[in-house]
Amino acid sequence: MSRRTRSDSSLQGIPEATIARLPLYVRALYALADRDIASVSSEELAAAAGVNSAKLRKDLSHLGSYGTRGVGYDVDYLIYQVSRELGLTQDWPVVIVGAGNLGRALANYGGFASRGFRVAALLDADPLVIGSVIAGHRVRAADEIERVVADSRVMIGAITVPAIAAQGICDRLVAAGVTSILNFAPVVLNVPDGVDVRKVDLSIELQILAFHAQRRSVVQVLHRGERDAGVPAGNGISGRTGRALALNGDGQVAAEAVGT
Amino acid sequence: MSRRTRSDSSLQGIPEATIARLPLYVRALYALADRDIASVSSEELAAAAGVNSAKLRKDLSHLGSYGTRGVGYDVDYLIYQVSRELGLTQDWPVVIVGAGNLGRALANYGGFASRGFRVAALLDADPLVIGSVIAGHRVRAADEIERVVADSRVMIGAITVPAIAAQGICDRLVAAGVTSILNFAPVVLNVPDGVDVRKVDLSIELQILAFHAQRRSVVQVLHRGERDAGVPAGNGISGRTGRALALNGDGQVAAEAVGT
DNA sequence: CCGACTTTGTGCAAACGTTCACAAGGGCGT
DNA sequence: ACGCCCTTGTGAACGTTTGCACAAAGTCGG
Repeated sequence: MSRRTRSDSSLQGIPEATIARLPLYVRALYALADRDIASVSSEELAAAAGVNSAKLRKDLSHLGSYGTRGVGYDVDYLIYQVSRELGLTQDWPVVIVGAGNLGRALANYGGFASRGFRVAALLDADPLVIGSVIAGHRVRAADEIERVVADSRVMIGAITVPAIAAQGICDRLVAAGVTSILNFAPVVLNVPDGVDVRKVDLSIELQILAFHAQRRSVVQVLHRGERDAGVPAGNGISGRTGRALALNGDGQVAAEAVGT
Repeated sequence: MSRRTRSDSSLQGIPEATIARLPLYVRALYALADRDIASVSSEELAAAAGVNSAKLRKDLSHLGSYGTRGVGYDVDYLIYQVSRELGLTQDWPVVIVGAGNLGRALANYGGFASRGFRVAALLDADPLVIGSVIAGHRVRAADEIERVVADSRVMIGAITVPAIAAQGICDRLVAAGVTSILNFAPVVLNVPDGVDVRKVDLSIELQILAFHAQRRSVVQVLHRGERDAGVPAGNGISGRTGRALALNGDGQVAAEAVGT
């Protein structure tokens, strides 16, 4: 036993999938707390977070035994425990590089300040933008990256610059000592070991949506086709899938023709 | 065999994980095409996309056999095949509800128009914003959701309104016939079966980063602690983890004291 | 104080995803 | 035409994640 007070499981090995869901639980818990709900069952909390209750219980069990059998979880207590596990009980200064639309959105983002994150500085390379005030922050020159990181003990950087500039900014952030990077630019960043990069990509999410939407159309059309004995209908669901049909009716052969 | 011209694998069952990576490959392929590279090996493409080459090959194998052994993949041909699979060869009108910072960022997003997505309309509820022009679109009233969806055959909606308003907008989009929703608001949306929701959450990504950053700090501090024979050092790495230490040195007991 | 009821925490099996390692297959030099 | 060499496509092993189903453990009414 010795000095291992921490719940054993938490130091080594909370599954990545679990970690990705913890923020969901924190948010759902805060919503409950706002409604003055003091206690919640795994079933209710799971519903509020949009997951399955067995998964929720298993996730929480990785942090420790914070529930009471027959009763549920104490909302405030669980908020504290999950927040602590995520590191939200401490203060995280973040530097945002790129004061374009996304950088501004981020600086103005409400969930930002409310969970321990604080905008240490908002930087940009454009002389026209430098000096203007956005979300209460005077935009500073991108040249000041190193100074800002050092002065404010920044450990997290958000990159919201155009794709072409992202790797350069990333290199400077890393050189200045930033070890966690949130990348909004649509490029794959190269970083040394020990630096953690997560990316948020609007375009990728849209493309995934498009895939499923297309698949729904195709399936509908195929069902219709089977019923109609194999002749692809010229007009699927109210005309929306016109081009999809042209491509998917015999995609393979069309592809061969185009590609080779 | 009959009428199953499509590559067998593609109609039912491309793994979700594969689909999530296809946009990455498309992007990397376009970057290669821009540099006039006509052919690429799985090793090179994997490096460009930031994945392992075996994974890339397996992913592509789900779409069909589009490579040439001993040579690699034809860049243009592969772009076409992957794009078609994702549904990017057709036109996707998107309605953006919420013309705040995020909505504007989205409307201005370059990767938006370039991959078959088109802003059908940009809506907002604020009378001060309605009528202004953003990214070439005159902002229209949020009341017009139904009309816009019907007139432009919109199948994808992006929700960039405050959390409190998101569910209402979502309901109206769904009622109007939208079946794919990209949600930027930090809430869990309730939708009927058959509607596909994806969420992008800046705050969640930050929290995951914070978790890993904290874990790095804690590990460092613990190593230091072991070396120093068990007494938690008052100051971990250059003072940055002051509060983390207070919490993690004996987190369990501190938690009990606070929580109950 | 006890027994019925509720809900947590978890062993287990199935589904899913990743990685290795190599056979199959195609180009290219001779 | 042949054989070498290179790279794809994939079977098989491994690891991770999910979900079921239930024992363990607590509350609460009588």
